[in-house]
Amino acid sequence: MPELPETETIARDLQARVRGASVRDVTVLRDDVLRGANAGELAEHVTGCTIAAVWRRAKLIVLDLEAPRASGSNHCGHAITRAGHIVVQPRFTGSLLVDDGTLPEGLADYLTVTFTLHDGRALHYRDVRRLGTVSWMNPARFAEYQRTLGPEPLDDEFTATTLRAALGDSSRVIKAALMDQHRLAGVGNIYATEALWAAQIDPSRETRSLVEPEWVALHDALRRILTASITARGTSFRDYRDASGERGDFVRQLQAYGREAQPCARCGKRLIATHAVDGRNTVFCAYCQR
DNA sequence: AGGGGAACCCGTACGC
DNA sequence: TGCGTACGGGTTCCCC
Repeated sequence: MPELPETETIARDLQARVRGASVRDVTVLRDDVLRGANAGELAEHVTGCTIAAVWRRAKLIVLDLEAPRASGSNHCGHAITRAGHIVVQPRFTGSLLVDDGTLPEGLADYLTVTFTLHDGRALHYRDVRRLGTVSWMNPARFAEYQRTLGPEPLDDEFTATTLRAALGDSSRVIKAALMDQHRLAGVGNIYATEALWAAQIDPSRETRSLVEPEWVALHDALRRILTASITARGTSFRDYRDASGERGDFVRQLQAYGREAQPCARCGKRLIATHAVDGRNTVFCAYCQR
């Protein structure tokens, strides 16, 4: 389940490996993952374009595409450049894989969209359950979409005050507010669970009940955990794979997520799993998270 | 406006 | 064993 650290890992890999490449061909095997363009329109938009950059926003992988040369001019004589973004949302089982002939076996099935590059390599979007999406957005649409997303927790300007401003007035439980992409970008079930454990905050607390030291602790926990997970190349709990098909290592540093019934590393009491907090699987220590 | 619930999709787990 | 069914999980969209 790619959240911020996993998506960041994929985006950095792709930036290193396919930036500057151009798209020779697009093959759509499963068109139900497409948004914003059908198969023909997608091919029309991206064929011949250069991948100018690959980066992350929230849990999205964004490919900036540019036409290398003006493909025409409008009535004022200005060059018309095709430009836009492929925005990939892997959700649970989606992965973006660079295929240069060394891709691990077993990742060749469940391919949905393949971008063949000018040098013969391929960029695949693979998705077993196909709940993930591949969107085409023109610059205006992408800007509009970005405005609906909350702040990035690893930005330099993201302080405890920013966090409180983003979430603080909500009447929902704190765990649900943390995972609301419109309020805060990039945090899902794994990192919300981990940050609340680290900050010793009960996931079922009403968001607006948090006091200043708790906002500071939660902010510090979020940044520390997200950063450490990026260093470990993310958490591979079930399906997540990076752009080379490899797993991430952060699963070994998880303190709460996936550790139900095991002892709390802080107080030794048994960690509890429940669906009662926000309808999602939540693991926490009922003894030392208050 | 903010929040709840259904829909999307299919491998996996479980019951008969 | 084989079949049928319930479930999960993030986001979007609809509705209250």
